[in-house]
Amino acid sequence: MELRRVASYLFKKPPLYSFELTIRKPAGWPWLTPTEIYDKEKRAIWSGLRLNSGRSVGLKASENKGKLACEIFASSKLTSDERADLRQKLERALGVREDIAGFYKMARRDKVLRKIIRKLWGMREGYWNDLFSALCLAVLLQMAPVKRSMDMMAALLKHYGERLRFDGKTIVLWPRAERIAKAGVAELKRKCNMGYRAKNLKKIAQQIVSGFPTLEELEKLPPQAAKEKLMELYGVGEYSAEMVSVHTSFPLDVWSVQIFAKLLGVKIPSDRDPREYIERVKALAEKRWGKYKGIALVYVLNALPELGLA
DNA sequence: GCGTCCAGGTCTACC
DNA sequence: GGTAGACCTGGACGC
Repeated sequence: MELRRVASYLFKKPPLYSFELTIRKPAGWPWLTPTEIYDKEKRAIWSGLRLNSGRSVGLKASENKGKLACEIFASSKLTSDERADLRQKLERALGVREDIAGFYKMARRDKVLRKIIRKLWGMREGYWNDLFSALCLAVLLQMAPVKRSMDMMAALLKHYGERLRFDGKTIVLWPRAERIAKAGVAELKRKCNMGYRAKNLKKIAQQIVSGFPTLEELEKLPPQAAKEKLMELYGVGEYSAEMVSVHTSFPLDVWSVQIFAKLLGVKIPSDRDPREYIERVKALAEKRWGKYKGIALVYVLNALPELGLA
């Protein structure tokens, strides 16, 4: 069924804001779902969101004359609760309330960051909107080369994703937890080549379905409590919990710890496991970038060629 | 062609 | 509480 336009939101473009860099980051990771469609000429993106009510909506976001316009497509009119939820999710996804001025003030004095902020001028983090979607990505990134992670994601969306047709486009959202909770582990493994991750993702889905805080509820908890709550999910360790959390964090894996070790002057001998250095590198990042460490991580990982680390 | 290693983690058994 | 080993799969590499 083709969804129809049911609402629109207009946000004033804040100072120091790049729409394109926020929704299409140079490193290539998707904004909300891997299947979203971007039209560079029209400065518009077709994507989608899942509301806390359980309803999914199509989203066309575009930039025009100093405004950020969001058109919403759904099967029927939104309730007032859904409209309020949506406004919050759009603000979060577009990063319009992020403290970028404070970050730039600090970055101008930082030897590493000052090299890259000009290139990425106005890029915002743009947080997750849906917990299970973020967890799907986190699980599929575990212990696999990037190509394999991408293949697993494509298969998961193809077989279990939620298809939305609107405004002449079709996009696919990450699967609903309910759908994965009901799927068989063998079937998940076979269709998506997920290996041992199939069992983990199904268990996570079952835990979510049986009652788990939303991202908004996790945001209200202290950062450490939110992280511990996420780590109650089977197959979610420290790295995945930090990656998914909406609190400022600095998730390092075996790949990124090597990048930040180089930038922060930590030598990792070739005969040592880089994972052993994660805590040390995290502590250095905390000391150096403090409350801006999360956005610093996003900037660095989107500027590896400029830093000579690609 | 075949065997081995290991990758953008996490859990569990064992000490 | 600390840590080695197992977990899926497939590409890279050595032989």
